Amino acid sequence: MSPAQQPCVLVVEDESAQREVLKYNLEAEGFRVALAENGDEALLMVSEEKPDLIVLDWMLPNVSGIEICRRVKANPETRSIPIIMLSARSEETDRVRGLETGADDYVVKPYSVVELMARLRTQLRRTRPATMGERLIFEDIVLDAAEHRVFRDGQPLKLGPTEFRLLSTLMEKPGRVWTRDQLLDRVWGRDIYVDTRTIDVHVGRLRKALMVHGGSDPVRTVRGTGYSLG
Amino acid sequence: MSPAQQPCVLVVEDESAQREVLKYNLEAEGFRVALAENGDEALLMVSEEKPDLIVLDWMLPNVSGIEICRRVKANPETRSIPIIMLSARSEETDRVRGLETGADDYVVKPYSVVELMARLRTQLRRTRPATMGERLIFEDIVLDAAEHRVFRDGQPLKLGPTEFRLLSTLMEKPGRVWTRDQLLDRVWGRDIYVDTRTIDVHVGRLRKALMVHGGSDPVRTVRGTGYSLG
DNA sequence: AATCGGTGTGACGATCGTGTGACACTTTTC
DNA sequence: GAAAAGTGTCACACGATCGTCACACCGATT
Repeated sequence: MSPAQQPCVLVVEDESAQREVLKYNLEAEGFRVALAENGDEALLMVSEEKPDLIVLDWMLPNVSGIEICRRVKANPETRSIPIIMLSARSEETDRVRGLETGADDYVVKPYSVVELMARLRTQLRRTRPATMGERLIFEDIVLDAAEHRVFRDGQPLKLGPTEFRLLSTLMEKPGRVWTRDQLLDRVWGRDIYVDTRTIDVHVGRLRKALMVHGGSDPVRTVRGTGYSLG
Repeated sequence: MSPAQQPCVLVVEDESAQREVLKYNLEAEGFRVALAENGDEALLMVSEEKPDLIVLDWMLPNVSGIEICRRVKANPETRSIPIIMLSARSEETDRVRGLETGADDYVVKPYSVVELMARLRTQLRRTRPATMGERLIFEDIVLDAAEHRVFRDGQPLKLGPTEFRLLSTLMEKPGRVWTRDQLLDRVWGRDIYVDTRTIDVHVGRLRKALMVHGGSDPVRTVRGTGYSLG
């Protein structure tokens, strides 16, 4: 979880408008964003995506924000993930309770986006001293997220949008095996229904694009499961 | 109306009510505002946001305002940023001490908003045209923000206001890909609703304007995402 | 009133990207 | 070995996206 190159922020918020605002701003700041709209989804995403930071709404249907916070902090594997609580309440008691359950910071709605980003960076800096690199590197492949560019051995490559997102996901955690379902989530989107075979085609296209100037195939097929880089 | 070249003011204040007041007034005056509520955040924001001016509260938890002032003025890279100190104390000794540490001006609380804004503008006028080089350069394109003019290969170009802001945004970070939403924010303004397709038209006009005297197209279309320079 | 520069919008054609099915091929299972 | 399951690759048709044009609108200027 630490060798990840691009910071991933999990936003847990039940109100869709709020979610979109956060997503937009976070992406504009160069973060990768995962969304969850209730407690169950949140816990699932935490174990699946291993985000670098969680922005957590206090009020949630079913499992409350506090409960999620407690569980994340109770699990040794996720304990170190910083949590920023969002709350409409400004009562001091709530703030204390929020921090008591293990939240690392506490922001009151309506919040200033600038302020939230600053606190977010502060938390990330605590756990991720490495530069928030928009640049992913695997062997001789360099992917610049901000510039939407990919080089191999110094030579620029031409990728379509989907191929770019696919490579971007694979490079995020080199060596990690991604199932087809996970790739569908990441590259295509949660609610899009597409045949999983489509992935194979795009992996093929990505491979071809990566090897136009020669070089070996960096994509590994894991039979029965999915794909990984290296 | 949030133009690209808006001056950015960093407000360092630990009391949230005061922060909001300043933020509100500064934004109403057309400034971009960054907030920090303690010394550490402040120093972080200074290096990250490179504000054009700092409004600094005297009393801060942990690192005091004076200390921040001293550090900003000690760093050659940030030395030229004007600092306006806010303080509840009116003692002459404090004023002297404040100015001694390098603050450019000193305002006593409770202050008049009008007065503060006036002093702020004075400071900005003093440093802006000189220091902050409002001259953006990309390859053979030169954009002079102060003169509101654009040259390519030494020849002056005729751009409309929107095209100018668009180019100005693109030149701010050459190579970076701007999504249409981001461009709408920077060039048109957060609350204005215009069709995203409108951007395409203006990009087209900008391209034509940039190529009237020949030369290649410096604007890169990133399909599915947006545009970038180079 | 008339003109003019600047702007937003709809329409249209052209291009690019994408999903799917079919088929060959490889690997596993029986 | 044969069957089954998983994967690589190809061509094609559909849809999304983009560049461009013409036109209407609006405010400023004369």
